[in-house]
Amino acid sequence: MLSQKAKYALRALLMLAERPPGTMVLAAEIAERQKVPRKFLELILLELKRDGLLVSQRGRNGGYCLARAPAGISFGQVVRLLDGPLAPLPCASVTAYRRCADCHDEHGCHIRLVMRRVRDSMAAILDNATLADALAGRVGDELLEDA
Amino acid sequence: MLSQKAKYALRALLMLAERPPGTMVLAAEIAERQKVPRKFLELILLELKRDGLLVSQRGRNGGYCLARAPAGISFGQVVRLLDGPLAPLPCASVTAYRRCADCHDEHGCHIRLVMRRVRDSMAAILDNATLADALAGRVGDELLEDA
DNA sequence: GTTATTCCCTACTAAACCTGTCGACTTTAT
DNA sequence: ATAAAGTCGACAGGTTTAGTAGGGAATAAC
Repeated sequence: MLSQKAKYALRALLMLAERPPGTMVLAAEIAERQKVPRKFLELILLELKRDGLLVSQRGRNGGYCLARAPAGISFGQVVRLLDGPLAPLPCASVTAYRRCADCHDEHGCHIRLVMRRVRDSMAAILDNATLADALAGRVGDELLEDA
Repeated sequence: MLSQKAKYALRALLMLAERPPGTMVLAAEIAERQKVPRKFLELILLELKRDGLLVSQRGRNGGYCLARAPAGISFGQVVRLLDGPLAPLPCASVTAYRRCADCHDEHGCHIRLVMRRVRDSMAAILDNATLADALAGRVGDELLEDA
Protein backbone atom coordinates (compact mmCIF):
# COMPACT_ATOMS: atom_id res chain seq x y z
CA MET A 1 0.00 0.00 0.00
CA LEU A 2 1.23 3.44 -0.95
CA SER A 3 1.72 5.73 2.03
CA GLN A 4 0.14 9.15 2.30
CA LYS A 5 3.62 10.58 2.02
CA ALA A 6 4.24 9.00 -1.35
CA LYS A 7 0.83 10.00 -2.60
CA TYR A 8 1.31 13.59 -1.48
CA ALA A 9 4.76 13.64 -3.02
CA LEU A 10 3.45 12.48 -6.38
CA ARG A 11 0.68 15.06 -6.28
CA ALA A 12 3.11 17.83 -5.53
CA LEU A 13 5.52 16.73 -8.24
CA LEU A 14 2.76 16.45 -10.82
CA MET A 15 1.59 19.92 -9.95
CA LEU A 16 5.09 21.31 -10.36
CA ALA A 17 5.48 19.43 -13.62
CA GLU A 18 2.51 21.32 -15.03
CA ARG A 19 4.19 24.67 -14.55
CA PRO A 20 6.72 26.10 -16.99
CA PRO A 21 10.20 24.84 -16.05
CA GLY A 22 11.86 26.90 -13.35
CA THR A 23 8.68 28.40 -11.96
CA MET A 24 8.97 28.67 -8.21
CA VAL A 25 5.91 27.52 -6.30
CA LEU A 26 5.30 28.08 -2.61
CA ALA A 27 4.91 25.11 -0.30
CA ALA A 28 1.83 26.85 1.05
CA GLU A 29 0.29 26.99 -2.41
CA ILE A 30 0.93 23.31 -3.06
CA ALA A 31 -0.51 22.42 0.31
CA GLU A 32 -3.68 24.36 -0.29
CA ARG A 33 -4.24 23.21 -3.85
CA GLN A 34 -3.51 19.58 -3.14
CA LYS A 35 -5.24 19.56 0.23
CA VAL A 36 -2.19 18.39 2.13
CA PRO A 37 -1.36 19.55 5.68
CA ARG A 38 1.18 22.28 5.20
CA LYS A 39 3.76 21.24 7.75
CA PHE A 40 3.57 17.64 6.73
CA LEU A 41 4.06 18.61 3.12
CA GLU A 42 7.18 20.56 4.03
CA LEU A 43 8.76 17.39 5.39
CA ILE A 44 8.01 15.64 2.15
CA LEU A 45 9.26 18.43 -0.09
CA LEU A 46 12.43 18.55 1.94
CA GLU A 47 12.96 14.85 1.42
CA LEU A 48 12.39 15.24 -2.31
CA LYS A 49 14.88 18.05 -2.35
CA ARG A 50 17.50 16.08 -0.44
CA ASP A 51 17.15 13.35 -3.00
CA GLY A 52 17.73 15.79 -5.82
CA LEU A 53 14.26 15.77 -7.32
CA LEU A 54 13.45 19.33 -6.34
CA VAL A 55 15.31 22.60 -6.12
CA SER A 56 14.36 25.15 -3.51
CA GLN A 57 14.83 28.84 -2.98
CA ARG A 58 14.57 30.41 0.45
CA GLY A 59 13.32 33.83 1.47
CA ARG A 60 11.02 36.15 -0.37
CA ASN A 61 9.85 34.90 -3.76
CA GLY A 62 11.20 31.53 -2.80
CA GLY A 63 9.58 28.17 -3.35
CA TYR A 64 10.18 24.86 -5.05
CA CYS A 65 10.57 23.70 -8.61
CA LEU A 66 11.55 20.47 -10.30
CA ALA A 67 15.27 19.84 -10.52
CA ARG A 68 14.89 18.14 -13.91
CA ALA A 69 12.45 17.87 -16.76
CA PRO A 70 9.28 15.92 -15.92
CA ALA A 71 10.43 13.20 -18.32
CA GLY A 72 13.41 12.62 -16.05
CA ILE A 73 11.46 11.79 -12.91
CA SER A 74 9.80 8.41 -12.60
CA PHE A 75 7.12 7.16 -10.25
CA GLY A 76 9.54 4.45 -9.22
CA GLN A 77 12.08 6.89 -7.86
CA VAL A 78 9.48 8.69 -5.81
CA VAL A 79 7.89 5.57 -4.39
CA ARG A 80 11.24 4.02 -3.48
CA LEU A 81 12.39 7.20 -1.82
CA LEU A 82 9.34 7.56 0.40
CA ASP A 83 8.11 4.02 0.87
CA GLY A 84 11.23 1.96 0.44
CA PRO A 85 11.85 -0.98 -1.88
CA LEU A 86 9.14 -2.09 -4.30
CA ALA A 87 9.57 -5.80 -3.68
CA PRO A 88 7.00 -7.51 -1.45
CA LEU A 89 9.87 -9.28 0.31
CA PRO A 90 13.39 -8.09 1.08
CA CYS A 91 14.78 -11.28 -0.44
CA ALA A 92 13.06 -10.43 -3.72
CA SER A 93 14.39 -6.90 -3.90
CA VAL A 94 16.98 -5.81 -6.45
CA THR A 95 17.82 -2.41 -5.02
CA ALA A 96 17.67 -3.44 -1.36
CA TYR A 97 18.22 -7.19 -1.17
CA ARG A 98 18.24 -8.72 2.28
CA ARG A 99 18.20 -12.35 3.13
CA CYS A 100 15.21 -13.79 4.99
CA ALA A 101 16.52 -14.85 8.37
CA ASP A 102 14.22 -17.84 8.68
CA CYS A 103 14.51 -19.13 5.14
CA HIS A 104 16.63 -22.22 4.59
CA ASP A 105 17.61 -22.72 0.95
CA GLU A 106 16.53 -19.38 -0.34
CA HIS A 107 17.52 -20.49 -3.78
CA GLY A 108 14.62 -22.87 -4.13
CA CYS A 109 12.08 -20.73 -2.26
CA HIS A 110 8.91 -20.69 -4.29
CA ILE A 111 7.49 -17.70 -2.49
CA ARG A 112 10.54 -15.67 -3.32
CA LEU A 113 10.38 -16.59 -7.00
CA VAL A 114 6.80 -15.43 -7.30
CA MET A 115 7.47 -12.24 -5.40
CA ARG A 116 10.46 -11.59 -7.57
CA ARG A 117 8.21 -11.65 -10.57
CA VAL A 118 5.83 -9.27 -8.85
CA ARG A 119 8.62 -6.86 -8.08
CA ASP A 120 9.93 -7.05 -11.64
CA SER A 121 6.60 -6.18 -13.10
CA MET A 122 6.03 -3.36 -10.62
CA ALA A 123 9.46 -1.97 -11.42
CA ALA A 124 8.79 -2.20 -15.14
CA ILE A 125 5.71 -0.07 -14.75
CA LEU A 126 6.83 2.40 -12.11
CA ASP A 127 10.33 3.01 -13.43
CA ASN A 128 8.91 3.55 -16.85
CA ALA A 129 6.17 5.97 -15.88
CA THR A 130 7.49 9.51 -15.69
CA LEU A 131 5.74 12.67 -14.61
CA ALA A 132 5.70 13.70 -18.27
CA ASP A 133 4.03 10.44 -19.24
CA ALA A 134 1.36 10.91 -16.62
CA LEU A 135 0.59 14.47 -17.67
CA ALA A 136 0.45 13.44 -21.31
CA GLY A 137 -1.99 10.67 -20.45
CA ARG A 138 0.47 7.99 -21.47
CA VAL A 139 0.01 5.02 -19.23
CA GLY A 140 2.17 2.08 -20.08
CA ASP A 141 2.15 1.42 -23.79
CA GLU A 142 -1.21 2.74 -24.77
CA LEU A 143 -2.18 6.33 -25.18
CA LEU A 144 -5.44 7.17 -23.48
CA GLU A 145 -8.23 8.44 -25.69
CA ASP A 146 -10.13 11.47 -24.41
CA ALA A 147 -11.56 10.04 -21.20
CA MET B 1 5.32 -5.35 1.66
CA LEU B 2 4.08 -8.83 2.43
CA SER B 3 3.31 -9.34 6.12
CA GLN B 4 4.78 -12.17 8.15
CA LYS B 5 1.31 -13.58 8.37
CA ALA B 6 0.98 -13.90 4.61
CA LYS B 7 4.46 -15.36 4.32
CA TYR B 8 3.80 -17.92 7.03
CA ALA B 9 0.45 -18.76 5.45
CA LEU B 10 2.05 -19.43 2.09
CA ARG B 11 4.73 -21.57 3.69
CA ALA B 12 2.15 -23.61 5.53
CA LEU B 13 0.00 -24.06 2.45
CA LEU B 14 2.95 -25.09 0.31
CA MET B 15 3.95 -27.63 2.92
CA LEU B 16 0.44 -29.07 2.97
CA ALA B 17 0.37 -29.10 -0.81
CA GLU B 18 3.36 -31.43 -0.83
CA ARG B 19 1.54 -34.09 1.15
CA PRO B 20 -0.86 -36.56 -0.41
CA PRO B 21 -4.35 -35.02 -0.55
CA GLY B 22 -6.29 -35.43 2.67
CA THR B 23 -3.27 -36.01 4.90
CA MET B 24 -3.86 -34.34 8.24
CA VAL B 25 -0.90 -32.37 9.55
CA LEU B 26 -0.58 -30.99 13.05
CA ALA B 27 -0.27 -27.26 13.56
CA ALA B 28 2.65 -28.06 15.84
CA GLU B 29 4.43 -29.90 13.07
CA ILE B 30 3.97 -27.09 10.58
CA ALA B 31 5.18 -24.60 13.15
CA GLU B 32 8.32 -26.56 13.85
CA ARG B 33 9.19 -27.35 10.27
CA GLN B 34 8.55 -23.86 8.98
CA LYS B 35 10.03 -22.13 12.00
CA VAL B 36 6.88 -20.20 12.81
CA PRO B 37 5.75 -19.43 16.37
CA ARG B 38 3.17 -22.05 17.15
CA LYS B 39 0.41 -19.91 18.61
CA PHE B 40 0.81 -17.31 15.94
CA LEU B 41 0.55 -19.96 13.27
CA GLU B 42 -2.67 -21.22 14.79
CA LEU B 43 -4.27 -17.84 14.24
CA ILE B 44 -3.22 -17.94 10.64
CA LEU B 45 -4.40 -21.48 10.02
CA LEU B 46 -7.71 -20.59 11.57
CA GLU B 47 -8.08 -17.66 9.23
CA LEU B 48 -7.25 -19.87 6.27
CA LYS B 49 -9.83 -22.34 7.44
CA ARG B 50 -12.52 -19.71 7.89
CA ASP B 51 -11.89 -18.63 4.33
CA GLY B 52 -12.34 -22.17 3.10
CA LEU B 53 -8.76 -22.88 2.06
CA LEU B 54 -8.14 -25.42 4.78
CA VAL B 55 -10.12 -28.14 6.46
CA SER B 56 -9.47 -28.98 10.09
CA GLN B 57 -10.10 -31.88 12.35
CA ARG B 58 -10.21 -31.43 16.09
CA GLY B 59 -9.25 -33.79 18.87
CA ARG B 60 -6.86 -36.66 18.76
CA ASN B 61 -5.31 -37.37 15.34
CA GLY B 62 -6.60 -34.02 14.23
CA GLY B 63 -4.81 -31.47 12.12
CA TYR B 64 -5.15 -29.48 8.94
CA CYS B 65 -5.23 -30.28 5.27
CA LEU B 66 -5.98 -28.39 2.09
CA ALA B 67 -9.64 -28.00 1.29
CA ARG B 68 -8.95 -28.23 -2.45
CA ALA B 69 -6.30 -29.39 -4.86
CA PRO B 70 -3.13 -27.27 -4.87
CA ALA B 71 -3.99 -26.13 -8.38
CA GLY B 72 -7.12 -24.51 -6.98
CA ILE B 73 -5.40 -22.20 -4.51
CA SER B 74 -3.66 -19.11 -5.82
CA PHE B 75 -1.14 -16.81 -4.19
CA GLY B 76 -3.55 -13.97 -4.87
CA GLN B 77 -6.28 -15.45 -2.67
CA VAL B 78 -3.88 -15.95 0.20
CA VAL B 79 -2.32 -12.53 -0.01
CA ARG B 80 -5.68 -10.77 -0.28
CA LEU B 81 -7.04 -12.70 2.67
CA LEU B 82 -4.18 -11.89 5.00
CA ASP B 83 -2.88 -8.57 3.73
CA GLY B 84 -5.92 -7.04 2.10
CA PRO B 85 -6.30 -5.67 -1.42
CA LEU B 86 -3.40 -5.89 -3.84
CA ALA B 87 -3.79 -2.36 -5.18
CA PRO B 88 -1.38 0.27 -3.88
CA LEU B 89 -4.34 2.62 -3.48
CA PRO B 90 -7.95 1.89 -2.49
CA CYS B 91 -9.15 3.87 -5.48
CA ALA B 92 -7.19 1.55 -7.78
CA SER B 93 -8.58 -1.64 -6.30
CA VAL B 94 -10.97 -3.90 -8.15
CA THR B 95 -11.99 -6.16 -5.29
CA ALA B 96 -12.10 -3.45 -2.63
CA TYR B 97 -12.59 -0.14 -4.36
CA ARG B 98 -12.84 2.92 -2.13
CA ARG B 99 -12.83 6.50 -3.21
CA CYS B 100 -9.97 8.74 -2.10
CA ALA B 101 -11.52 11.28 0.22
CA ASP B 102 -9.22 14.10 -0.84
CA CYS B 103 -9.19 13.44 -4.56
CA HIS B 104 -11.23 15.78 -6.73
CA ASP B 105 -11.88 14.39 -10.20
CA GLU B 106 -10.76 10.88 -9.58
CA HIS B 107 -11.46 10.10 -13.17
CA GLY B 108 -8.50 12.06 -14.44
CA CYS B 109 -6.16 11.20 -11.55
CA HIS B 110 -2.83 10.23 -13.04
CA ILE B 111 -1.62 8.57 -9.89
CA ARG B 112 -4.64 6.32 -9.84
CA LEU B 113 -4.15 5.30 -13.45
CA VAL B 114 -0.58 4.24 -12.87
CA MET B 115 -1.46 2.39 -9.68
CA ARG B 116 -4.27 0.69 -11.46
CA ARG B 117 -1.79 -0.71 -13.93
CA VAL B 118 0.39 -1.85 -11.07
CA ARG B 119 -2.50 -3.63 -9.42
CA ASP B 120 -3.52 -5.26 -12.71
CA SER B 121 -0.09 -6.67 -13.27
CA MET B 122 0.21 -7.87 -9.68
CA ALA B 123 -3.17 -9.54 -9.95
CA ALA B 124 -2.22 -11.18 -13.23
CA ILE B 125 0.79 -12.76 -11.58
CA LEU B 126 -0.61 -13.62 -8.16
CA ASP B 127 -4.01 -14.85 -9.26
CA ASN B 128 -2.33 -17.01 -11.84
CA ALA B 129 0.25 -18.58 -9.58
CA THR B 130 -1.17 -21.56 -7.74
CA LEU B 131 0.39 -23.74 -5.08
CA ALA B 132 0.69 -26.45 -7.71
CA ASP B 133 2.53 -24.10 -10.06
CA ALA B 134 4.97 -23.16 -7.34
CA LEU B 135 5.73 -26.75 -6.40
CA ALA B 136 6.18 -27.67 -10.05
CA GLY B 137 8.61 -24.82 -10.49
CA ARG B 138 6.33 -23.02 -12.90
CA VAL B 139 6.70 -19.34 -12.40
CA GLY B 140 4.69 -17.24 -14.79
CA ASP B 141 5.03 -18.53 -18.31
CA GLU B 142 8.44 -20.13 -18.22
CA LEU B 143 9.32 -23.42 -16.69
CA LEU B 144 12.42 -23.27 -14.56
CA GLU B 145 15.33 -25.46 -15.58
CA ASP B 146 17.05 -27.28 -12.74
CA ALA B 147 18.60 -24.31 -10.98
C1' DG C 1 20.16 46.93 8.09
C1' DT C 2 15.77 45.91 9.26
C1' DT C 3 11.89 43.34 8.23
C1' DA C 4 8.88 40.15 6.13
C1' DT C 5 8.94 36.05 3.81
C1' DT C 6 10.03 31.48 2.98
C1' DC C 7 12.41 27.24 3.39
C1' DC C 8 15.01 24.20 6.94
C1' DC C 9 15.37 21.28 10.90
C1' DT C 10 14.52 18.85 15.30
C1' DA C 11 11.62 17.07 18.45
C1' DC C 12 7.41 15.35 19.85
C1' DT C 13 2.80 12.82 19.90
C1' DA C 14 -1.42 10.13 19.21
C1' DA C 15 -3.21 6.45 16.90
C1' DA C 16 -2.85 2.40 14.27
C1' DC C 17 -0.72 -1.79 13.05
C1' DC C 18 2.23 -5.82 13.35
C1' DT C 19 3.84 -9.75 15.64
C1' DG C 20 3.27 -12.30 18.65
C1' DT C 21 1.76 -14.44 23.75
C1' DC C 22 -1.47 -16.38 27.20
C1' DG C 23 -5.07 -18.88 29.09
C1' DA C 24 -9.11 -21.04 28.91
C1' DC C 25 -12.57 -23.71 26.21
C1' DT C 26 -14.41 -27.25 23.02
C1' DT C 27 -14.15 -31.27 20.34
C1' DT C 28 -12.69 -35.93 19.54
C1' DA C 29 -10.21 -40.60 19.62
C1' DT C 30 -8.74 -43.99 22.62
C1' DA D 1 -12.21 -40.41 31.81
C1' DT D 2 -8.30 -38.59 29.79
C1' DA D 3 -5.23 -36.64 26.76
C1' DA D 4 -4.67 -34.54 22.31
C1' DA D 5 -5.76 -31.23 19.30
C1' DG D 6 -8.12 -27.16 17.25
C1' DT D 7 -10.89 -22.58 18.75
C1' DC D 8 -11.30 -18.17 20.58
C1' DG D 9 -10.78 -13.72 23.08
C1' DA D 10 -7.86 -10.58 25.26
C1' DC D 11 -3.77 -8.32 25.66
C1' DA D 12 1.06 -6.44 25.18
C1' DG D 13 5.32 -4.54 23.35
C1' DG D 14 7.49 -2.52 19.46
C1' DT D 15 7.32 -0.13 15.15
C1' DT D 16 5.33 2.75 11.73
C1' DT D 17 2.29 6.28 10.14
C1' DA D 18 0.58 10.67 9.89
C1' DG D 19 0.86 14.31 11.41
C1' DT D 20 2.00 18.91 14.98
C1' DA D 21 4.85 22.42 17.13
C1' DG D 22 8.14 25.70 17.33
C1' DG D 23 11.72 27.89 16.21
C1' DG D 24 16.24 28.79 13.11
C1' DA D 25 18.46 30.34 8.84
C1' DA D 26 18.59 32.42 4.37
C1' DT D 27 17.06 35.84 1.20
C1' DA D 28 14.69 39.74 -1.10
C1' DA D 29 12.58 44.18 -0.69
C1' DC D 30 12.52 48.38 1.43
